[in-house]
This record gives sequence, structure tokens and C-alpha cells, in this order.
Amino acid sequence: MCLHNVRVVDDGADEVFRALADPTRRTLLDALVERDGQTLFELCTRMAGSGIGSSRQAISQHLDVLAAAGLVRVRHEGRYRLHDLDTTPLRPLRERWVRHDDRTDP
Amino acid sequence: MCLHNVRVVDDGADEVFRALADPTRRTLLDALVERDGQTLFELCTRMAGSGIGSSRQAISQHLDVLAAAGLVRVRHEGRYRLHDLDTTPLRPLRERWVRHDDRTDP
DNA sequence: TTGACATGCAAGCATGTGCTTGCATAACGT
DNA sequence: ACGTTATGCAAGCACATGCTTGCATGTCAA
Repeated sequence: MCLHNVRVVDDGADEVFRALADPTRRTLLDALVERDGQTLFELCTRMAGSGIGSSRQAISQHLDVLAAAGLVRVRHEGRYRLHDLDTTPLRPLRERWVRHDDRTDP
Repeated sequence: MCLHNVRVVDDGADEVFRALADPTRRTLLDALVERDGQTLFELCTRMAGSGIGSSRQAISQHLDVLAAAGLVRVRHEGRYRLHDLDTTPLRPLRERWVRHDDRTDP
């Protein structure tokens, strides 16, 4: 719990935090939390509807970053690339920086 | 809950996420979660002990970013600059991207 | 007051990052 | 087979970012 194993704690979380640093990627996670198995084109359409004017390639690269962080699982079905959300990398993130006084509500 | 108010949800959270994107800043939060009121020099010493070889100016700038995100409150006492942790901006962050199946343990 | 200590401020630099551009690949329908 | 649809790949560019450098400011002890 001391500061010596900070790097151990942070190890692996770096990719997750950096993946969450972009608003477009966060919006992609918002879209994926509603329904799994969405296509790249499907996500592009939703992004365009959310006021995010990113191109297909840009969104594809964002999804690659999310996949590298373990937040999105990619599976292929025919010519479609389907994306599933995986929130398990977020769990240690939620438990971090929790003060003793505001752990859980009584 | 639809995708239309995504920007509203994300509004204000952008600075927080970008502040958390840096490993040095996360380590600073780790140091501050243990004790409030730590000095810049004190934090520099702890960072050096954690294998982070950042200069004083670098750490000062990191603390500025954390303060701009609302994660750190800065107060002055004499010639010392004391830092307090504020975890309230993290609360909406923890509740985001929570699946219906893993809300809270039974 | 003087010197040491703790911090503030700003410009410059090297790297990282998001995005675009252009073309290649692969699967599906007809 | 052929064209369309959905996606993959890679180079290049504009900008953001973290860090350094150098000096200025302010506070405290003697």
C-alpha cells in the first residue's frame, strides 16, 4: 500500500487510461455499452449522429486502441467486424483513489 | 440514456480523463490519497523514490493539470504550496460504462 | 538585511497522437 | 465473373504534450 509498488499497480492500466483519454473513444464505449456486436459502419453512423465528424479510418483506429487496451473485443463474421465491450479492465480503475471516508454508501 | 446526450455526459469529464492519462499524474494521485497537504518538494521526493525521475518543474506542471481537472486543490501556506486530493470528479467516472449484469455484487 | 529555501513563470524542443489520403484486400449478391 | 460493400493497411501531416532550461519572485531564519 506504500508508494513502492505504484508501478506494479499502474502496470497494464496505462493503456486503459490512455485509451480513455480521447472523447471519441469514450463515446464509442458509450455506444457499445448499450449493445454488443456492432459493426464498424454501424458505429460510424452513430458517431456521425452524435456530432462526432470522424471518418471511418479514424474510428477504426480508435477501436484498435480500445482493443489494444482490452476494452473492446473484436470478432469477425463474414465481411463484418463486430465489436464487443469488455469492462473488466475498468474494475481496478474504479477501486483506485478511493478515500477511506467515501468507500461505499452506508 | 440514448446516444444524443453523450456530449453532455462527457462534458467536463474530458479534463479529468486527460489528466489521468499520464502515469506520473496517476502516481501523484496515489501519493495524495494517503495524506493531504503534501508539499511540492515532498511530492518530488516521493516521486523520485518511486522510480519517476521527473524534475520539480515537470511535477509542478503535472499538479497544475490535476488542479485544472479539479482532482487536486492547491492552497498556500507561507512559502509552501500544499496539495489536497479531491476525488469527487472521479465519481461519475466510476458509474460510467457499467453493464447491467455487473452493477453491484449480490 | 542577507542568504538560503520553496516556488512561479515562460519560451523552446522532441516526441506522441489523431487524422487524413490513397490504395489494397476480402466477402457478398446478381 | 463482376461490381458493390465492408474493411485493412501504411505513409504523411498538423497539432498537442511532456519536459527542459533559465531566470524571476517570494518567504523564512540568522
